Amino acid sequence: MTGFAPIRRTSVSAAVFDQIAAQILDGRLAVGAALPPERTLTEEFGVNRQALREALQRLDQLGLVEIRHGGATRVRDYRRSAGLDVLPRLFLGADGAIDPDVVRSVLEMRAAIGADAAALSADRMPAPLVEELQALVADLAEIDGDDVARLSAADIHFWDLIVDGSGNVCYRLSLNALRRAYEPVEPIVDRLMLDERRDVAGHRAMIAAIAAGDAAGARDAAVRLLAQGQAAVMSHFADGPERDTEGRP
Amino acid sequence: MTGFAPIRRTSVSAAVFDQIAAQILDGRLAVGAALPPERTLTEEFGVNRQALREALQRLDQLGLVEIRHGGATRVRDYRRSAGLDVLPRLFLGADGAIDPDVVRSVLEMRAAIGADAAALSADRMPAPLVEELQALVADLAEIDGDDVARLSAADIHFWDLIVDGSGNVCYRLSLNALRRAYEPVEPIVDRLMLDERRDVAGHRAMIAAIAAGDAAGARDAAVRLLAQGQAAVMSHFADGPERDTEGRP
DNA sequence: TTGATGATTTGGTCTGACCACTTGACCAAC
DNA sequence: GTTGGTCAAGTGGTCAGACCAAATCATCAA
Repeated sequence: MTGFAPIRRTSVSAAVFDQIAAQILDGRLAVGAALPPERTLTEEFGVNRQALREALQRLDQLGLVEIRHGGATRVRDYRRSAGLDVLPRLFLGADGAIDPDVVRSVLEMRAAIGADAAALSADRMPAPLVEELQALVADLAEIDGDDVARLSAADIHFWDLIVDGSGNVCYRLSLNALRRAYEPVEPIVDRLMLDERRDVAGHRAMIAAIAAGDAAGARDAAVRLLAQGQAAVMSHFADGPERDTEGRP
Repeated sequence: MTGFAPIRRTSVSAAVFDQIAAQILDGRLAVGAALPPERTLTEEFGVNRQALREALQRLDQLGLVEIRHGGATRVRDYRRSAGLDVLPRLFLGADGAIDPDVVRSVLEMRAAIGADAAALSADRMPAPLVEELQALVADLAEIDGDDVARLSAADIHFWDLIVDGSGNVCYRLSLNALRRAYEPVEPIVDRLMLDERRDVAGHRAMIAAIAAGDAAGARDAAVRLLAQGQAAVMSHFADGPERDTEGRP
């Protein structure tokens, strides 16, 4: 905790990608519109065609544009063609403010998947994972209630075990995507989630139900646990947009 | 309906992408392993470096490899780094058989998200969408029960409206990803889902609850509706792997 | 042991050329 | 008027070879 942050190296093609993606996601580039030819974009950005093409390939991979050999590259409707991977770029609107609707969406999905994963874990989680889970919560009780970093790490570990134990690869991949979506607002969220993460009793209840093979009980416990952070974060973002991503005031 | 299918043109970079992705997803390339240098891969594949790099960029975008300037390109643990976008490539294992675990996972997630989206729609869906939904189900009753294509189209439209009405962008994007996952097994699934899709009463019950603002009722109706296809598909894949992706036997 | 140095390896960018596909205008045959 | 053929222009796809920039590692000095 030195207060330093990793240097952000940004390659040329990544910079091009960012600019085009931003224009598509905030609507400056309309759906169906044709991008200028590659050779023209090359001049506009002042980059090489190879770097430009790498950016376009990534945009295509993400579902933001459609590249057609011989035809124009067109903007797709990301709401119909993109996957969860675009989420991190949806948090911040054109004005740099955090979009509360996106925050709410992420929290709702977190709750839905977390609850179902907990229920499935009650049926399927192998014994070794259950033991690891119990050990983890024993450690959780020892963590200083203000140690944001350790609580965050424990939380990540906890849900990794739950999702792995559910045996559902979709939930596993969704969790990855949702976590990457958090990143832009991580400092705020880590603070707001404190109460949920240090709720030892809530975690214990969930594990007990899972260990007992009680799917309904595990689901209820998960719902209660996840509702805490959801309420805390939503009450924070409901009032108005948020720009601060730094430490406490 | 002439029975013809579009010609599948495949670019060089896409072919390279497919080969590497397949090796990573079925474990032939171990997690953490370093890929050969680009110039070496260039020779192995017999392609140009630009084409190769475009493929690597897409793999990086997907979370399958990590590219580091100056260092080696390494295989990442897709179960921790990838999003739902890899799903279509997970259906088929190395031997070409469909993985029942992946099928089950997709169906479970479909049920979880579908149910929650229905519940949210009961609270949030704007009136025009509700009307469109009612009109859609009226049409559904007119469709020939054996018209697979029209029933499939109606089903897509139906859930598009539900998810749009839920106002949850995560669900919207997840639905896109899940649908793309279906594609490799679409012919089979379309047949197995017939009973669910032509269950007019089930659809009506769900819409009625949504129109009445009854979130719990909408959730229950959605659960019942989605359980039908889930049961049908799982009973088909539970017995053994499936290779046939063509028409009925 | 520690830290600095420099050669080597590897990914990143650039230039310019040519290939392959799509599009649209135009024309010929029916 | 419709159909199909032809051609030129526009656009994405691939190729070749060169050089730049970051990471790595062996080496050596303090």
